[in-house]
Amino acid sequence: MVFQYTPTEFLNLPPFQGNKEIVRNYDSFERMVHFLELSPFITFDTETSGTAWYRHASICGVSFSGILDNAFKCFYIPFRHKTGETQLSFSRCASGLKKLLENDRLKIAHNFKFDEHMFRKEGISINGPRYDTMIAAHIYNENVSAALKNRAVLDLNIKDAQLYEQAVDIKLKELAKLNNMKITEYKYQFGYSHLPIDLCGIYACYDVDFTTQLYWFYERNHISTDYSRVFNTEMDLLGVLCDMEENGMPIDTDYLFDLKSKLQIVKSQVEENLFHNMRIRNFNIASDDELRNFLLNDLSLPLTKQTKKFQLSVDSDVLKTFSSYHSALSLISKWKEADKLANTYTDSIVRCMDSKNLVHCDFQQIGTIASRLSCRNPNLQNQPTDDDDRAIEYSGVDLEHNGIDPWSIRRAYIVRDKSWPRIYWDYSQIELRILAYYSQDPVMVQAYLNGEDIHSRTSLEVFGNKDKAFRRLAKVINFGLSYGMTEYHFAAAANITVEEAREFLNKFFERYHGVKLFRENLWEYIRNNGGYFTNIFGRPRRIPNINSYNIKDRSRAERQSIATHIQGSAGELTKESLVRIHKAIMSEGLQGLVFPVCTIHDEVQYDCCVDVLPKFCKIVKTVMEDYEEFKPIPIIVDSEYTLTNWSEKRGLKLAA
DNA sequence: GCGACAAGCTTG
DNA sequence: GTACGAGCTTGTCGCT
Repeated sequence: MVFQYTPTEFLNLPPFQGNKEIVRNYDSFERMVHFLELSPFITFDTETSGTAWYRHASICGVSFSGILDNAFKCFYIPFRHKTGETQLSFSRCASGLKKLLENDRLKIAHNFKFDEHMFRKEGISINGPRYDTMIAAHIYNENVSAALKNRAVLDLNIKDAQLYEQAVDIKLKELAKLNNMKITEYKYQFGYSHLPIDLCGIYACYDVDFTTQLYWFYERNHISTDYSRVFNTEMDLLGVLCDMEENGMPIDTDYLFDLKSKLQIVKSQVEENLFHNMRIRNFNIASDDELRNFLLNDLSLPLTKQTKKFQLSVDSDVLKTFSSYHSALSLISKWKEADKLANTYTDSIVRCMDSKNLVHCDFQQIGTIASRLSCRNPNLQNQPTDDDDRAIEYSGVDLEHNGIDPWSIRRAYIVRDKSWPRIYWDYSQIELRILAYYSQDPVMVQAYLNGEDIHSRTSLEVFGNKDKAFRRLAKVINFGLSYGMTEYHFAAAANITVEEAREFLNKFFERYHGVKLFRENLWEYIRNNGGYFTNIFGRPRRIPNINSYNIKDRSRAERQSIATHIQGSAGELTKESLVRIHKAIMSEGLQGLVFPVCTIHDEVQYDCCVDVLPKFCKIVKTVMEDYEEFKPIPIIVDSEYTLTNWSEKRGLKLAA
């Protein structure tokens, strides 16, 4: 490894203020511990050798800040910089670090969950109330990035807050180049561990400085009190997600590798068919440019659908539309389907694993503007569902009758142990129930009180008929309600004219007048309230475009407000339930017998020791359904389980 | 060779 | 004028 470091790099940066110190020996470390021990809060940040805490990445240094006698100080302790510089031993400092982090005082961090993972890896737990300034930033304004330096500029008005980060970035690019690595690869492998201590130390000190100042700023703006319900849920959820990510999801790697080669063979066969048997000119099917060229020039298809940038679209919808024109089109569809699965859902999942075949996703509490969770590395929230048509073609029966999808991805998501079933609880039609609550529409409320099939009821109300075809249309409308549906989309989805669509929707809003009023009243309220509103949990959302003079922008803002209100409430419900379940696990003594493993918007997944299964199931169902605030609408969860894998989950019935 | 963007696909 | 919210992948294009 090659290193280069010239102190002159700092010449153009702001001076290293007197309240910041790089801790270079054990005496200084003890003085720091003594100072921070008496601070009413402790702000911390870890610098690491990468972000993959579940693999090689570990702490190379820690920064702290706190106050004593009105003095605000920041410290950086270097432990494992691979620069040859003298530094402190982590194990020798561990008891001092524990003294600071395991006490009951307030802990503050920006992106708390990451640092908590890093400390847990070192055997240090973090106690006391948590305050994550990144989450507070998102509550303060969900429409701009919550990155630390970005908020130091925007919210604290520190104009040069980005300078040290820029200096670090320049250094990292230099180091990557010296080591002949791409910057992304370098950052993954080494993180900040090769940064000279002076540079990393001043950078890290400013990070805890900004973080503490953001804490003061958001508290001056009453974030944790004005939004106490969502704020407290988020702070509790942070620890639950930490557990969930640490537990990880076991993967059947052999299955995925087999599936990948099976899909590659299918792709080769399709290519052979197209370019050899059918004598079609060879082209790259994955290139939309080349595919468009083929459809237009070789097959002379009259393409009309356009992309956002006014190109002719060649998506799966177009291929399906023209499939009767030429037999090549269905083959191309099949190739694209196999290609998608092979590239996105087989070995790319395996690449995210640790040494024990577990994937540890990153659940993002600030990943969405509507306050749902997002998930990445890998994203477990968009794993393909098994396909009925493929199941019938392969096994002769559909999925409901235990047919098998030969290209199933979910089959790879296996249980941890045969005596530890995985349980899935999902809220039944939660968004429509929430709409029924907000609108108090009498027809909808009554349908839920009666336990009716809501799509059939809509079908009957709008079309005067609840046969299969009409129920399907009703379902399109019902789902569309959560998105602020347009008549154009309904027309396209139902394959009817825009006039017919408008007529049906008018009929719908006539029958469900409460829903119509709810939408209009919500828009009017937001308009008169400067684009700001909150949902039943007190979650804020700002949509300034609701007052735009541009009809397109305003209509979009109206759709967004409906969607945020409904989806956001459902998301909040699931998050609050995750916290409630965690608290119940603690109070019922189920620690170690139950593990959270995943959550997908309106669903939670736990691994549960079979011995405590009935008890745990009863607890979960009770706490998930116990939301009095939605009265009279009943909140219902469905339970499923598997003893093998995700693909084979089945309805769960327990004796009363 | 890299970053940014567009398109397309997968979920709830 | 063909919905709401996400994440991931490939191809393309312009820049260094």
